[in-house]
Amino acid sequence: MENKKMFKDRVTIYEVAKVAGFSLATVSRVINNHPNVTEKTRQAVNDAIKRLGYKPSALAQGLANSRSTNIGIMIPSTGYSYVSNMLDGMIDIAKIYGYITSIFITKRTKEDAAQVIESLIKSHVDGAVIYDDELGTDEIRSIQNYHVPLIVIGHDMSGDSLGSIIIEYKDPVMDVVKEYLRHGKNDCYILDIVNQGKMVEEIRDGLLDYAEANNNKITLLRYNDSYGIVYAGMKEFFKEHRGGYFVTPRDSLAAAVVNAAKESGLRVPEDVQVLAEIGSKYSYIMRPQISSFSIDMFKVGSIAVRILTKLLNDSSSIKDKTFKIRAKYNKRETTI
Amino acid sequence: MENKKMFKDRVTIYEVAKVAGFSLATVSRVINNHPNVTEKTRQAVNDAIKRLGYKPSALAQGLANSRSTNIGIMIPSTGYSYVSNMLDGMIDIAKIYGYITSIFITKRTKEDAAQVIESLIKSHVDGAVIYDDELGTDEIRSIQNYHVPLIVIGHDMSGDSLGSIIIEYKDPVMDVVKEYLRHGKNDCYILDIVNQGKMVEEIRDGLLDYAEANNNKITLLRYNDSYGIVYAGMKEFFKEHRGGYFVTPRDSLAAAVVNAAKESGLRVPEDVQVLAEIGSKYSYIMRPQISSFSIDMFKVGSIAVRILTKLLNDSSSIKDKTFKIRAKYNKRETTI
DNA sequence: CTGTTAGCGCGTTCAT
DNA sequence: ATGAACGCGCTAACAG
Repeated sequence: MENKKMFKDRVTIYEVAKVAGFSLATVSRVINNHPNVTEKTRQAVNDAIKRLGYKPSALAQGLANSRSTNIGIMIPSTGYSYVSNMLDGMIDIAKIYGYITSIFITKRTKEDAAQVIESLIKSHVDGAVIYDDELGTDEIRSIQNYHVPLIVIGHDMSGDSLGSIIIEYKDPVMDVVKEYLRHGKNDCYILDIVNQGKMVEEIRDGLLDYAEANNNKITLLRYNDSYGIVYAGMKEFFKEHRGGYFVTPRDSLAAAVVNAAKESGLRVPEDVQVLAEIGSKYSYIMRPQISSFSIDMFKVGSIAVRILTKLLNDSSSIKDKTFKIRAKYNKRETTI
Repeated sequence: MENKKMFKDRVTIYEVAKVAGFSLATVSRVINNHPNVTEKTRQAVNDAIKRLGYKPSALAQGLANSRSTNIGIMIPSTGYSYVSNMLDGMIDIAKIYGYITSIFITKRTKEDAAQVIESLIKSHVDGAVIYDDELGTDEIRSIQNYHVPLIVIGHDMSGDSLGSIIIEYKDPVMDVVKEYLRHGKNDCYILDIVNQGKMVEEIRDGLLDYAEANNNKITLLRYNDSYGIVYAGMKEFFKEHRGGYFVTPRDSLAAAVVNAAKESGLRVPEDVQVLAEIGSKYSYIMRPQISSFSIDMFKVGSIAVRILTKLLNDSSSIKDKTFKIRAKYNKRETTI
């Protein structure tokens, strides 16, 4: 009948004070390692704390000093390994600096973005890092209205308490493809996978523009984002077309092309060449190994959070709130 | 000089009340959709809220109702896709139920575990789900002392506000290996990778026991957890040994064995057979495709959170706080 | 239907 | 060195 208050039993600073025989102010002092506390009383208080199993409430602490020691992380919901690598890097560093990380997943719709931002603000994070291809700069600015220091990954933005990490992917990829195209080739195919985000789309558009300007022909192959679908589609494709130069967003999709090609009696890379924009473990585990680009996303994540913590503390002494990192090309066995 | 208070400008419920011309109690009512508010005043208040861009502070709300609408997620730091799949599942469902998710990463040491539990408690989460092979039941009980409802994944525990998800992996794997062993085979090798967690170790020990009891011989091959290391090691291994039945923890490691075997002039599965305990995308992308076991970890994650939210609300009307899920065997091309 | 008031748990002056 | 009192932003009785 009275099971409503049954859980109301968090040990508070008051009880510690009572047990220790001091006022809560003193307890607060020892918790926060303030000076002006006798070693003796410090002992007594620590004793009581241990005995009661007292843990200060981050909620109350946060309310009292307007700092939640919480940072928000906004990322899209995708099982891609590069995203989770980045996430790992962020959480790792955040932990080192004493921050809890709250994750905010964004679907790829505007309505959802608004809702996520809403809960980001409400959650009272001290700062946030955003990796979301789909988010517009206006949305990001809107977060800034609430004075939440931000690190944006992938957008080239800057501002008062706004840092950014720029990932140079487009140029390296385009360079390699252009090199192929330059000999007047017309058998270049881009796997135009739905919902891969702005970065991949920009590469596609850049390549298309280049081809038009240089009288090359590039064909788009539209598929949903699934190994199985691409694999089946390419098997079909290779019944008609017996070669080509294929550019795919990620290497697992490149693997689909490679497998389909080989099982259609084609040789890789002699007949069909395959280039993956975003490489991961698949690239070197597959046979033949896949030529691809890569970036240490764990590092990107950790740098993002490191800059953010600087913004949160000595926001003045920051040399550079912007960091650039360039994709590295790993030529392997699927291209000549 | 006065840049200390520069950020003290969060719009509060007081200002909304003032602007709207009502008391803060009324504002609170419309925020929480309480009845007993004239449609007219509700409009006025909502107006003010919109105009000021007011977002209630989850911190203050949490403090006031002793509910943070935050759930903690404890997972080990590994880039394994099955962990991040599970994480995705958890975050997804949490979001649907209106919970923010705070991630707590555990290294594989006891000291770290204590520290993580510490910050879990401090962070004032309403509940938590734990997936950590390394954590002992005593540690988990210690969390319960703070009345934090818990879902444990992988341990078979139960208690007042403690649910669990049991992953049946050991038996299915052992069944398959035993089937191989039964014909008196003595060329079975287990890749004994460091730090794979209790589950994998239990399978190893179970197999070892079985072999001893049945006069089979099983050889342990100890490697660090890296595709490259295992690949190199197996290349060396196959110079001496020209066959065998290999059991690996994960399929990317199985791929290492397969690659090494084939590049040593051995046939898979005729000469060397490979079985991966934990399968992922690699299993069907690789050629030959890898025989492995799998579990829908996204589902595991979502079920975990779903049960947790039930625990948090109508903790009485719960049919079952335990859920079992069994690994499925996918026989593919690396075993006969 | 709306306003007043007392906490939620803790940090922080300001006295002592 | 220590304590009293107020404030952080909001919710929940209790009045009116």
